[in-house]
Amino acid sequence: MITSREIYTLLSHKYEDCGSWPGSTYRIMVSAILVQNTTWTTVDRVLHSIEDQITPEQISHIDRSFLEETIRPCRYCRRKAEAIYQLTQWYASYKYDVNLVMEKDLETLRKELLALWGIGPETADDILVYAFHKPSFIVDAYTRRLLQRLGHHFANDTSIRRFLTRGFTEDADIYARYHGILLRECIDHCRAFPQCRDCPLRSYCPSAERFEREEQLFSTKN
DNA sequence: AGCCAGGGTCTAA
DNA sequence: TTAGACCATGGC
Repeated sequence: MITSREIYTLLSHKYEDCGSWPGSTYRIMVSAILVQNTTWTTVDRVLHSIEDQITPEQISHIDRSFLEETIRPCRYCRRKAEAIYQLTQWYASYKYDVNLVMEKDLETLRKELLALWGIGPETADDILVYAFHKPSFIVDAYTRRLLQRLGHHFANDTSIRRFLTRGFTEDADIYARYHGILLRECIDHCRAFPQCRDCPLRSYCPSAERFEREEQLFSTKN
């Protein structure tokens, strides 16, 4: 069975420039909400249309229905607008100061973020890692799918996190990069994964029959 | 045309 | 505690 180290090394060699999330701290926070179950191109287009208004000061005073209409293409506009307001209020309790947030420990921050309505585990971890450089490993649908395709089975995301972080030091930049290359690999190759010629993980994939069985297993339980 | 995006919340059992 | 409905849009 391939180890996490091997996965990282093989993919890291292929993708040099993954693991960064451009934009201001606050823009990253807002994007993390907007991208829920949505494509990145849509999020980018929407944010670009209100580029100069993406500051916590402006968003907290912006008209709610205007915000909803603006982010409508990102789906779930009412929910996401509410989540953005909540997150902005939370940030206000730190005076919109990145350093004040970063002074706090990871577990405390994660609990605070999860307590906000509309922010779940993945969004919280996105924000922790990419906005505040806290080492909280992100597990998303792509991560689960990739491991599934490699023939690994886990009961829950905590187990996945344990497996992937084994052998790594707790480092936000490494976690960000690891998540970035997994994402990239999945977007580029996931659909044709076992057959893909230039996939570095190709030799670790289970046989075609086994793959199809697991693919069905995965789709039935989402 | 129909499928599906980097989720999260709420409810029923 | 968990499965499943629901939210709710546009690109391909």
